[in-house]
Amino acid sequence: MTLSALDAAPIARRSLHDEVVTRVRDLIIEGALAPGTRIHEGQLCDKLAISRTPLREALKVLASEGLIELMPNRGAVVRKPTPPEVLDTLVVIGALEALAAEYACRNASETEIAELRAIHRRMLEFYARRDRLEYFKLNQSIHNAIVRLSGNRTLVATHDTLQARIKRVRFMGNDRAEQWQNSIAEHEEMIRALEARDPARLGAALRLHMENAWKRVRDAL
Amino acid sequence: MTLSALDAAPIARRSLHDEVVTRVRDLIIEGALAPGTRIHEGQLCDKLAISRTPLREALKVLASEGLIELMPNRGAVVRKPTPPEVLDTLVVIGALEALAAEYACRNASETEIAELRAIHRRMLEFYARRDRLEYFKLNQSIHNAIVRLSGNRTLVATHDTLQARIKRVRFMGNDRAEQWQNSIAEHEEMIRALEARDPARLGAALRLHMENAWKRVRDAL
DNA sequence: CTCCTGCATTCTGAATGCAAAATGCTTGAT
DNA sequence: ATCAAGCATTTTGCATTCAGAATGCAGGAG
Repeated sequence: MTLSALDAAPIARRSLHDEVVTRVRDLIIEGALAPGTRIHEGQLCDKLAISRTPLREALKVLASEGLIELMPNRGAVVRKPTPPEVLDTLVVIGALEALAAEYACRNASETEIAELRAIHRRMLEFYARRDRLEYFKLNQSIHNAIVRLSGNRTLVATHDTLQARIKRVRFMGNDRAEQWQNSIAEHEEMIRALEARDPARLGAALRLHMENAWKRVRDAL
Repeated sequence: MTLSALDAAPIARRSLHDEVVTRVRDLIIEGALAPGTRIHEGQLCDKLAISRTPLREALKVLASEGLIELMPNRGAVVRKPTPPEVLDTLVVIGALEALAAEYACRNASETEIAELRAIHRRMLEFYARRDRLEYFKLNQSIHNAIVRLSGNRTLVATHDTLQARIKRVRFMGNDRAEQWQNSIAEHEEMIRALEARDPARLGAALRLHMENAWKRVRDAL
């Protein structure tokens, strides 16, 4: 057996700071580190069992992602998006998803669209059970899936970054029952538009969904 | 004299890593650090007269901006965007500028629009003198100005990041005379559309401009 | 009693040190 | 002569250390 024959995947070696970035990012998105929380380097280092160097590297990255704010000589604070900032971000996300919609309608395979419909159905189940967290996750994953169907990696990355910034706020805002129901109706329309491969209709649905997302979130701020 | 009376501006204290980020970013965008260049930490530290810690922090940030690539245990390399990546980025930038156009047409004051027209005129002067670098800078600043007129800070930041990634490539691509001329015609149309406050027309002009930017750049890759 | 000043403590920013990984060179075997 | 293995050097990754800034507290003046 030749060596070139076996296709051994390269051993994934994640550097510490990279691991820390994702870990802390998740802590922020999940809300374990709430907005406004002061991040003590020493404490976090102890919890993660690492030295300050990789943590500080990670904090710089998270700051450039807009998740935390660095105050010179005074440490880092988990960023709490202001209402206009949330609106601005939603507007951009809406435009990005509308762009993705055009490409998705063109590029997506029937299988991929079917998978989206499947996610939607699973989401409805969680809605029936009033499982807000799982519902929310699937909700987000539908939007992500549409963006991924565009096949545009830059678009995906940009969308992910922006979404991360306001994920928490959106989750908090989605707590009233009728809002929840409206959101589902909008999703239904999105899927239909995609199944019809009608980019204008899908784009419109996505933009409307974003506008309504703002209305739903606004009050919670 | 009371203390509250004098309005002393707070002393701007930039941390070292922050300074380094902008410095190295500029080096990359200006081309002093060409794509593919291996970044030796030691050498760069000597040049900037700093220790490795702030430089390494800066490199992490630049990697998250997509300007360099970190290879675990093997250092950093200035990223050279692949052709599909450039196209993807241009597509997203086009969508963002089209979005900005809508808001700019609504929000921009007459003064601001006049300033844009002034930049355009200055750009034409550099064109007449065949000063490619200064022409290019003003060209970019028109796009930036339109995006800023949207009043959407998230949009501005996102646009800036994406633009930085392909600035160099775009500059390199804009070297043939007829391309140059076409680009100017498209800019003329953009300004007219803004003066007419016609978002659809401006958006279309921007998208067309991006499509053509791709055609102009494509051959240079 | 209140408020300001000065000092001790704590925390951040940056430099240095150390271990592990990668690179390059030399040497030796075929 | 060619190629590979082993060693020396370089470079990266992370921990530790040191210096400077901010915070909090105590003591003293008004």
